[in-house]
Amino acid sequence: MTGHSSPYKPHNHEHCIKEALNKARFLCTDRGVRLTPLRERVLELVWQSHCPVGAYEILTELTQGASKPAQPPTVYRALEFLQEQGLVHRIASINAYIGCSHPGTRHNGCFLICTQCRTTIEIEHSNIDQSLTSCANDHGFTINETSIELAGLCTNCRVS
Amino acid sequence: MTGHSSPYKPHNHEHCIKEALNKARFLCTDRGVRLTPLRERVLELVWQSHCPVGAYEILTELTQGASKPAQPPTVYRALEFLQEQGLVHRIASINAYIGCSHPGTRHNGCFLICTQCRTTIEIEHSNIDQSLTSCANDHGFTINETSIELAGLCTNCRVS
DNA sequence: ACTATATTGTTATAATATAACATCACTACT
DNA sequence: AGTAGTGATGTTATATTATAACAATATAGT
Repeated sequence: MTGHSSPYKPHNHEHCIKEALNKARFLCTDRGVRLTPLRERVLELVWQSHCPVGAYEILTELTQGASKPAQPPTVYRALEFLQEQGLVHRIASINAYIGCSHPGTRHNGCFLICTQCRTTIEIEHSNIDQSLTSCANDHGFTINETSIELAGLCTNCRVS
Repeated sequence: MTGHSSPYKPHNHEHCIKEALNKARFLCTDRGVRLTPLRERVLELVWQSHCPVGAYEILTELTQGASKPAQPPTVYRALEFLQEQGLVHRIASINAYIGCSHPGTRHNGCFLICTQCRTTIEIEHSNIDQSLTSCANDHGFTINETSIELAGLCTNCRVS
């Protein structure tokens, strides 16, 4: 029941969050790593929307309702874990983090970032990957990690 | 006389620098923008090698031999100008800057960043661009800027 | 020469991220 | 159950990257 509705259309976002958390729990159990309450909470906060969020935004939200303010390492460590598990991606061009929309396989993603509404989607890119690998090979280069971030206007924000 | 020898092979790097500066002077004159001594100096420092350099490295080098230490805005403003003119690219994934290897046309580049020796080359990517544009179009997305950064091992550093 | 604009200098601070060590919690072993 | 070892989190401090805001200077066009 993976109802992948488009982030660009109105949808029951609670469902996105729940699905992301469920997948995360399953994957972590499967891998024998610990999705602690803190890590799960951070993942939930990352999934609050389909827009990348900054580490310090997460920090602020984490602090809401807590007796003491959370500290940066708390968030960064959780994000590091989530990235290692392929549950969250970092968007380097805007120093922000976004939930992975198809976790389960380790990958780096290719992101379409709307500069107006900030909605960001992760797209499949087998042919992009092929082009990249082939170009890299032409230069004797072996790719380990990719950062592919495309900024522009999403289908809602571009004036037709 | 554009002798584009590979950054991976031994080469007369002074020539790279000179060529970059000459092209920059030409382009700026042509466009009626001012490549001031400061901006030229920063461009020269960026071109010290084929590795991306951090803004604060440039700052340090700029300070060498100066009576007073240069300040961050000095460097960032010069870099901003150089980026606007397509003479320098920012590598977001490592917060660093590199000279554009084929200035003259505005573009965003596609970078192969060696994680071992840090040598970074900018590759042509018409087919990558095509793949990206096509993928983006499938989602109704209009690309304005791209950030394509591939980390891995260059031909010299990969063990064969 | 005079004015408008662009550039650079200067001071301060914002925003992002990590180092280092202390404490706590869980796991596995006996 | 007790305990050592590891992993996770708390805490304090600081590093790194980048920009805001305003002052001073230089340049170009009239």
